[in-house]
Amino acid sequence: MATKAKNLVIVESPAKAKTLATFLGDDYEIKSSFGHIRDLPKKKTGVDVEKNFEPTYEISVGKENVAAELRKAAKGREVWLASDEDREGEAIAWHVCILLGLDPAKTKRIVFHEITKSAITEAVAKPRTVDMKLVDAQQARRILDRLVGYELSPVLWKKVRTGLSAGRVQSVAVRLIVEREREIKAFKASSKFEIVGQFEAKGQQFSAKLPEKLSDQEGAKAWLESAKPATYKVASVDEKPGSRSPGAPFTTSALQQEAARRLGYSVRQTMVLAQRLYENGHITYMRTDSPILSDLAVNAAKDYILKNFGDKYLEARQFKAKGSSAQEAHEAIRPTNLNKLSTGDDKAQQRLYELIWQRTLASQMAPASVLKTDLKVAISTREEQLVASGEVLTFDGYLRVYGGGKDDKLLPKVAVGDELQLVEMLATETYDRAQARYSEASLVRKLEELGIGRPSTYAPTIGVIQDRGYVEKKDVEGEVVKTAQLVLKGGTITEDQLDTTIGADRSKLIPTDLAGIVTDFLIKYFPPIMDYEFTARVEEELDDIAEGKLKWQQALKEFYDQFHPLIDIGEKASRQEATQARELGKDPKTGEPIIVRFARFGPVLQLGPSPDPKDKDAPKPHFAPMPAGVSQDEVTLEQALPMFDLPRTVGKTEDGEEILASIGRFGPYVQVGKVYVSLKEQEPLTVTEAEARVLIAEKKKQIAEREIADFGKLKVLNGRYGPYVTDGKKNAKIPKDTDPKSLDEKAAQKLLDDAPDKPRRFRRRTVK
DNA sequence: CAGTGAGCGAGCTTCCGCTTGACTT
Repeated sequence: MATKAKNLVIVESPAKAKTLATFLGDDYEIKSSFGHIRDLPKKKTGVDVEKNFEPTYEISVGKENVAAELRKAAKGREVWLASDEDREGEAIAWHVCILLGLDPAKTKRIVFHEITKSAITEAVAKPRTVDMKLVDAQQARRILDRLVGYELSPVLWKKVRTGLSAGRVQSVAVRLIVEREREIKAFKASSKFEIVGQFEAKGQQFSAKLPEKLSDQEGAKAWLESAKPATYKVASVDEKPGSRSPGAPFTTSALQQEAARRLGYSVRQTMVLAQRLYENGHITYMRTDSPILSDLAVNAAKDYILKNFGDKYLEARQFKAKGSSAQEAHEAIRPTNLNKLSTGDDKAQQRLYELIWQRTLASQMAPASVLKTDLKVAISTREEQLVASGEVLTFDGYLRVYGGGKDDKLLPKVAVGDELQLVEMLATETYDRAQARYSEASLVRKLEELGIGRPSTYAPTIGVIQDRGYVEKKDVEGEVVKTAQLVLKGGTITEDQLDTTIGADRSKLIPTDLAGIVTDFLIKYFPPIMDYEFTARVEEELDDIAEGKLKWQQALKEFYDQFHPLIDIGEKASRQEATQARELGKDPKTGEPIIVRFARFGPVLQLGPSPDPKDKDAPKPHFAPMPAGVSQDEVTLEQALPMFDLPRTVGKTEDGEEILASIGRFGPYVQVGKVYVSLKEQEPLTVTEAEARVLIAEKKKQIAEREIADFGKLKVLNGRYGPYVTDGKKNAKIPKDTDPKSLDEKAAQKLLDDAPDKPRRFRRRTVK
């Protein structure tokens, strides 16, 4: 064992500690703080607003061991604080000082942006001390977020539903999604007719279209009629060169977008894979807002490009960070060794690594050159001209490594005045598209653009807004519409009907009714928090604090004096208003009002007024489920009335048992005794006895096949993941080497006892 | 991702930003 090192260097990440150890000698021991080690308490606000916003910090939950280790390692050592050079990193350095009982004004603080021998020796040669102004900016940020989150959320618990949350970042993220969905709903898809001519020249076919679409079918037909006797000539041919440049090296959000687009990874998946690559030393740090490459990396890219592609392909350049909120404590995400073309523990990691490799190398390569051709076609019977455009890649440049370029679109080599043969002329009805819904990755891009959130929080934020029930990631079916197509061919016009799907969407973020209700409530009562510019203004103030132009307590006071009175006002709002209770009309039978409102489990229909809680004898209202696929703000009296007939008696089974149909938490179903079958094709109000009998019989057959053994309370069943034991509450998997049929009750019980108690879910749902 | 089908009465819930962890579905 070597003698105890004289110095202790503390960094944020254990992977960084490992790399650093290879550069610093035996005089230095390197330890990691694993990010923040102290924070405001979890159970209470921990900020004394009366006492100038004095915070109370505690060792973060789960960090007790880290804190103890750091204390032990620091004894009798010179401590060097080497956390990241940004607001959070500076605060970590300060918290470490406090934890270790060191004086922040005297303890050595060093920073480096890249882990190289020279960067490290340079840093060690001239240490500074903790910058308290930067620390104060972090404290202001932390306390503001705490006050907003912990004062706002309880208002939602009282007014809308328990367990909800609101915050500077998540509430704006939800707002973006809610507003986009409303724009899409309000969008009226209108159709127009697009004219496209298919021509032939020099043995090659190409298409040319009319720049202006026609507004209706009559117009389209008249247009084609007028083109019947026409001849076609080349009116002009324009060739001009163009170029396309490579994108910047990856920041976190750019990596998330490209991995989603090219590899189909979720934002979370991308981060997990990148983390592994980072821990194994294959890539630089994956949470960064900077597209800047170190000199080392630029030189490595230059060498690689020269050696493998030649100097025609080289164009070294540096990119600038987008947005003013970038802190640039790290460099761009890049391979640590560009000569390694592929690496990673599995296929998924390899594909992500290769994407990063390609993007990094491409960023230092020459633009691609293209030759664009614009060809105009004159029509003898009309004034307008049809337009065709071609594009041919003349030099691949960076596209050689970072593909995704368009395919060449070739036009025949024709000259002005050349005759063109019409193959056919199409007039096709097309629909305008509404704005695109947000995907995980495009939401991250929007948040980054607004300066809201940080690289380390993008993925978790997307998780939180789903966990809270504000947003669901799903496919949208779209609707099939009939579109018309007119075809002029061989001098005659024919009419076709095509089936076209419009409004379909895959794997997009869709807001729930809850999201709309919470967003409307927050916008009405807490407009500053929901303002897209809010974070930008906060950032400016934090910069002022960091530069010593503003005291952090002063900044917080100004914010809080404006914010806190809003809480008092919001508290006075009625639940009726907050949950957007709405009277749809009166029940024709009883004359009682029918109300839709947002209850504990979502939107619900109510017949009769809510009773006064003090009046114990008041009649209770009737409740009914919402019709499937209808949202709270759309539902009508006509849709609501039949729902009160649920559960409906459909008929009887062959054995005389009653069949019921209704809508539950998981959608429409039919039921006989304890057997439930979800309805997919039919509706609970119209499903027939015969249909229900078939469904029930199928389900019963499935249940019978599912049952391997029945010990009364314990059952051995065949599930989708193989055989398992259940007591109705808890399930236990049966090991592969055990024949499920051979289990007796005792063995089954043992399996169940041995199984872990709570099936730990990665992501918890708020719905209990 | 196994089955599930209620309707504001306990307890508790919540923020954003740093960092990884442990094994279960």
